[in-house]
Amino acid sequence: MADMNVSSELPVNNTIYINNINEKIKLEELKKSLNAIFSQFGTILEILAFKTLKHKGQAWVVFEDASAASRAIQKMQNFPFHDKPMRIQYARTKSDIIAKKDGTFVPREKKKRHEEKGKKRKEQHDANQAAMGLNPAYNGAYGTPQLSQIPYMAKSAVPEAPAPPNSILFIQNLPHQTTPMMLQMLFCQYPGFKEVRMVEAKPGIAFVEYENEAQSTQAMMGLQGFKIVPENPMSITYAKK
DNA sequence: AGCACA
Repeated sequence: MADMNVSSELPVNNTIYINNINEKIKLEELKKSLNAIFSQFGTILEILAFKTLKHKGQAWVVFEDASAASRAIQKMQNFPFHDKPMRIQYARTKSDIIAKKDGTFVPREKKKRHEEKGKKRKEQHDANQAAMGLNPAYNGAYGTPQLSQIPYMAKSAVPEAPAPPNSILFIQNLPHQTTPMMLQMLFCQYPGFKEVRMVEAKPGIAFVEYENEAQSTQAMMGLQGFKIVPENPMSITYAKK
């Protein structure tokens, strides 16, 4: 019987291949989410995802270092994302962007691959949109507006005055199956992370504490609106003290 | 289920 290395029969690679991804997620959002999830393990050079028949529900995340890919596989294997556990492996082949860096890139000729019976002009276009690489500068840009999956704010009139910035975040609109472990996996990537607290009696909410308010603010900006499941963009505010 | 990079 296979013993310790069950999940990876494949050789180490800079790129992880993810499948079992909920196919309803829009490509741009998927890529943002993957960046939010995986940039904690190291510099991401590119994230690729397509919506063609053959490739939907899958994505490739290219890391600058293979060690980051290994950590990502170990730490995020089966992470419940939009109701489905992510399945993560090393990619089978080297990504072009890596081959270009190490000088082994050979442009390929045979591109008959995804041939989908006409009518997929639009899909092709969308796939291209999504395939455009995150440039290296994009990575590490945790707190920037690029990561803000925001617009849930448009939903309803919450009359309360917001609490002033502080080191504790108040998370709302979590799906009921959310566990502290899941939240920790998301929030621990931001510096200063201390702990997650959930209240058994009140499903759907959580508190996440950082060492200071600058750090909690970075985490808020990075994960605002993040969806663990499609229907629940998380709402992050500062906790009332 | 399905391993790409026009």
